[in-house]
Amino acid sequence: MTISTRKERQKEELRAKILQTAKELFIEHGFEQTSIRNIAERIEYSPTTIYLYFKDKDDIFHALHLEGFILLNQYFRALEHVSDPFERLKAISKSYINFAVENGEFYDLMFINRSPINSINKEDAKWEEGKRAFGFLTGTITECIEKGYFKGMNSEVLAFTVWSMVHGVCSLEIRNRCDVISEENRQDLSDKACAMIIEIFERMHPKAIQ
Amino acid sequence: MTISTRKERQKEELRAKILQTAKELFIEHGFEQTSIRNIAERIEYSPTTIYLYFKDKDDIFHALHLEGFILLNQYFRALEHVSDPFERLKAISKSYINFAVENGEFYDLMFINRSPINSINKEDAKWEEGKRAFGFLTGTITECIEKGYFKGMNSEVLAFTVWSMVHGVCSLEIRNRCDVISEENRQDLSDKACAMIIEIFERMHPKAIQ
DNA sequence: ATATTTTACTTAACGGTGTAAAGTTAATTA
DNA sequence: TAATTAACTTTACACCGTTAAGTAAAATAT
Repeated sequence: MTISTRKERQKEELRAKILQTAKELFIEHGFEQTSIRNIAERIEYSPTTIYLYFKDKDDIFHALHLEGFILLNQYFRALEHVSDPFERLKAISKSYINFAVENGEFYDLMFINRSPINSINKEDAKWEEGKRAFGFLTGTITECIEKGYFKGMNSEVLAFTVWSMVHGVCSLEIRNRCDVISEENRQDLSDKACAMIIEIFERMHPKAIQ
Repeated sequence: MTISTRKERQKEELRAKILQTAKELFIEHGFEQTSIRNIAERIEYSPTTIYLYFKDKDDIFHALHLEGFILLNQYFRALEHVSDPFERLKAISKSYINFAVENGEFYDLMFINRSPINSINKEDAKWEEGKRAFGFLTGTITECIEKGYFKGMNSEVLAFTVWSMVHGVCSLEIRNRCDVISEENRQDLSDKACAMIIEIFERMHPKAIQ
């Protein structure tokens, strides 16, 4: 019994080590430079050993993808105590962009890169953490609507649109499409866009304008 | 004279053929499946011949990237006659999303894929068409502000934010991140989000609300 | 008219990728 | 003690982008 549990533990440890190494390479050098062979070399196993622990490369990045969503939900959990839904909505927007700025490679993997999505379609993988994050936004917007904000709007479509707004900012930054912006505004562009998005929220309910 | 001009013409023709073939493969099978070797096979030349016409793979996709921007500007040119800037802004948003839906692979190349950007940084390539497209948006927003819309906002930052909004919608769709949305709303999600964005514009200036 | 150079292209090769099949060695079970 | 299983490696396949060296024909120079 103790031997077989030790073996199981060791298997689990190697799996974790592969994932940890993939994560390191990935954060240091990005997705493209993280190859099965690179990972294998760093953990001092042959490349094919990795296939005993993960179905394929997409499977590895799907696991990291999940880690990313768990991390994002940690960012969000800190906002659960914000009782006013409109304030929470603004806080979510800021926090989302912060997450992207602070975890660029993760963000790319979660919302831009195609690799982890291949894996989801393959093996109907649990997408729970992703739904939780989006649910937090949708729920907040539903509460906003109940309080009289965004009158008559569909909460899910609005949630998607709000997500699109912040995702747009993050992905244009991460994928380097901001060269058209003047040098002056390119400095801290994400922050400026974030402030602009919040300003848009505020202007949408007329009574809030002083 | 006639011989050398013919030769020049033939060189130009082969360059165009490479580009045309790359475009076909790229639209049919996407970026990943479009390799130098695939292109070469289809035009019945050796792979290395392509390097006599293009610096590298990024260079080919940078050329297609430019084609994409020319096409986008054609979409936009049709809106130049819309005299009211606020109407034009709404039309630009619709048109931008239409462009993305109708030219998915091009859109991906222009605003998501990293390949063409590598090439821009390498050889400070002319980015004129990209600037023209963004300039059209910025100009329209500047006119809006002059007419009393979006009072007190910075036109360039607002232009970037509007771009982020529509880009967010398009890129989440193209990169398949919309599974979290309920089946009901996932149908024509881009259209719904586009309508929502326009609704947001309208709610931003209080007097327009009936 | 012959020799040289240039042009346009190809062959071969390097170093990299993901991944599958077959082989090996040691531990476990029969 | 023999058969089986587990864990891992070696080898190999089919790709990829790209470079260096080679070739044959055309253009130019002598």
